[in-house]
Amino acid sequence: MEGNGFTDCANPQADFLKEILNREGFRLTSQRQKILALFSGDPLAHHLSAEEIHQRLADQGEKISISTVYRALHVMVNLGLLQELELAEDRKYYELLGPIMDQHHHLVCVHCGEVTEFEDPRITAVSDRETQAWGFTRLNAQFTVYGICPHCQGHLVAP
Amino acid sequence: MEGNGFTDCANPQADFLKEILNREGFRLTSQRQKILALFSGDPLAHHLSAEEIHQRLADQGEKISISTVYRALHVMVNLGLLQELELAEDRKYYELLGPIMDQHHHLVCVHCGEVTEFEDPRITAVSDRETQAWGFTRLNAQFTVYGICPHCQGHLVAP
DNA sequence: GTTCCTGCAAAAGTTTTGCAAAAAT
DNA sequence: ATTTTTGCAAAACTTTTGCAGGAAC
Repeated sequence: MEGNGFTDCANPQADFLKEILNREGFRLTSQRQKILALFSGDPLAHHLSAEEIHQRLADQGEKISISTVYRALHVMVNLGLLQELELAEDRKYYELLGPIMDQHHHLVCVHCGEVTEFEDPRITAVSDRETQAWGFTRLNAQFTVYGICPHCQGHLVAP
Repeated sequence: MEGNGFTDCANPQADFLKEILNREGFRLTSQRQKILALFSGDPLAHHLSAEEIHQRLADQGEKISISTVYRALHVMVNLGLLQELELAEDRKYYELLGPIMDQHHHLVCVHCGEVTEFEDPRITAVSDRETQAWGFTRLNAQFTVYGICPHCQGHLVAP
């Protein structure tokens, strides 16, 4: 395969990823970089499914097999770089998770699928309280509210 | 098929279910009764997947096809009798949802899968606030906290 | 009698896996 | 040089669907 110019050029994001991967015995590959770049590159790409990732990469000419996408997502979830979301549909979605990124939650329109993010310190307070009350070690929490967005309310007519 | 003795005997639970189903043009069948009875009968059966329902019914000699289980679950979710949960694994889980049952949330041990329920009025307060803030019609909300239960913490050893 | 429901088997959709070749350490 | 990773195709799994016979209204 011809050089992809990724692993050799000085790239702070790549160095960061490489360090995290190597620390746990994983390796930095161009595929893993490209997948992570999708999340950090496009502010509109907050929530992506495996298939969407595969499609977007294909659209920009990167031919990565779908199994590699799944395997990369698992690795990044285990490393704490991504979080797995169950937003509604059958498939799983992933989003960037970082020490930088505040914990946030989701408001989903069940009609058009639009996803809005929000934060509220009470959610963290409740998860802390419950995990402590039951003696759990807390890992993470997901809060998803389902409803119908203002735009879709206008389009729904009573039968 | 021989009589199953279900639809004919006076049965308050069946009458209740029949009324709810008929109101929307659905019919009371012995399969739907048996599935709902699983949830209300066994206090330990709070969270069941389609496959678990199918298996439990098979264990007690009731041969219901898996497609019927899925179709019945969809009907009951649409009628507001059951709620669909995304607890962690690949499959979906279902639990009784009633005007009686308070809104509650889940604390899941990612190691052994144990599910604990809890309530907190702050969760409802936050969902109300966010749906109103964004102009959404609120349908429902799911809050799931993941962690490691006290029992499993003792069994985990550092590698 | 009409309409809805069930069971079966087949299909669809997402996710996982075995294995040889390729890439990263 | 060693160990991990990729791509491919096939498999596994959950969930859905078409259709003919059966059950509920």
